[in-house]
Amino acid sequence: MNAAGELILERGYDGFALRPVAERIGYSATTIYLHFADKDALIAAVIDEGFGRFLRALQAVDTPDPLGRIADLGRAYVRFGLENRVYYQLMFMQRPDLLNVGSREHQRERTGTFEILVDAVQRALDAGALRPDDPVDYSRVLWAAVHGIVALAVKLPRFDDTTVARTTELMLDLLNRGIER
Amino acid sequence: MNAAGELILERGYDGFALRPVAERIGYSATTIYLHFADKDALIAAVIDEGFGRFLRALQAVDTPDPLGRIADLGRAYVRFGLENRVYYQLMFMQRPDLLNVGSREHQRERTGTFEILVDAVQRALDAGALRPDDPVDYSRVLWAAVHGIVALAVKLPRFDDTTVARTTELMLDLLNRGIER
DNA sequence: TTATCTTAGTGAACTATGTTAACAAGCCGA
DNA sequence: TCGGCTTGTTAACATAGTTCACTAAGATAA
Repeated sequence: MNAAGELILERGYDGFALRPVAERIGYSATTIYLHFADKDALIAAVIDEGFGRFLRALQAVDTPDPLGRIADLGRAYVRFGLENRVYYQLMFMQRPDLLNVGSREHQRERTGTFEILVDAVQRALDAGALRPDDPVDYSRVLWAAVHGIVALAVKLPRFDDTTVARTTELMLDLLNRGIER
Repeated sequence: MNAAGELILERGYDGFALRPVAERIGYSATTIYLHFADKDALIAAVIDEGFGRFLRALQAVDTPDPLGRIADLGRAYVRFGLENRVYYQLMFMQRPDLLNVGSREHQRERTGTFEILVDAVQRALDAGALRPDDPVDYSRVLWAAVHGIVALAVKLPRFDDTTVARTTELMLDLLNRGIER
C-alpha cells in the first residue's frame, strides 16, 4: 500500500501499474493478488487509509467559537487536500466509485467526516449565529466550496499555494458573512 | 472525435480505447495516427470542442442586472457541467494537463471563458453593487464554488439533480449576500 | 506518357498491462 | 508423518498504445 501510494504520486493515477509496485517491494506481480482481489481492491485500501487520516485531520480542529469552528474546518479541509494530493484525488476525484465497498468500520470513517461538518453547523445554529436553514444544505455548500478550491488547486498548476490561501479565506469569509444572522 | 466522445461517455475515461473508436468509424486503429499524433492528441481535440461549447454557453447569458448576471453565469456553468459531463470532466477534472497545447484560437477560447466572469464581476463593481475587492479574486471564488458543485455532482451519485439545484441556489445566494455592499 | 511524390489506408508486431492457471516450498495442527 | 494452508513463483492470455513495413490511388512534374 505504501509503494502503491508512492507510485501513484510519482507516475500519476493513469500511469500507475501493478508490476512496478511488485518490483519496489521485491515480489512478483502476482503476489499482490494473494492480498488484494484486484487492482481496484488495492486502490480501495489506499483510499481507506486516506479517509482515516482525513478523519483525524478534521477531528484535530477544536475551535470553540461556532462560526470560527466552521471556518477552521474549511481551512483544515483545504490543507489536508493540498498536503495529501494522492489520497484526496483517489477519495473524491478519481475513484469515488470505490467508496461503497469496505468494512463497516471504514464506512463509518467516511460518513463521520461529513457529520463533523454538519454537527459544527448545527452547533452554530443552536448558538444563534446563523440564519435558520437546513444544516445539511449549508454543509453541502461548504463542502462544495472547499472541494472546488482543492480540486482546482490539485489539477491546475496556476493555483499555487498563495492563490489557494487567498481564495480559501475570501470564500469562507463570504459564506460566513452571507449566512450570519 | 464524435466516436471518441461517445465511447468515453459509454465506457468512462479509464475504459476508453482507440481500437473501438476505429471500429466504430469503420477504419483500422492505425488510421487514427494519420490524423492525431497519439491518444492524447485525440483527447485534446475533444477538449477543444468542449471549450467551444462552454464558451458559447456562457456567452448566451445576457442578464442585464449586474448581481443577477453573476448568479446566472454560475447557473449556466453548473448546467453546462451537468449536461456535458464528458466534456466537463476532460476539461477540468481528468486531463487539464492537455490544456496548454493547441492553436492560438483554442487558447483564446479557454481564457475567454474566465474573462467573461471577471468582466461580469467588474461590471457589478462599477455599478457599486459589490464591496470593493479584486475582481479576479472574487471570480476565482465563484469559479471554485461552482466547480466544486459540478465536480461532486459528476462523481458522486448521491448528488442528484435536485440536490445540485438546491446547493447551487444556496451557494450563489450566500456568496452574493456576502459580497453585497 | 511516365516517373515520382503525397495521401490514406492496412495488418503484423512490440511492449506493457491486468489477470488467471498451474505449480512449488514451507509451516502447522492432527 | 501427513495433509492442508499460506506464500510464493513462472508461464500464459487478452487487451492496450504504438511503430513499422507495406499497398493502392491520386496529384504533379518532366
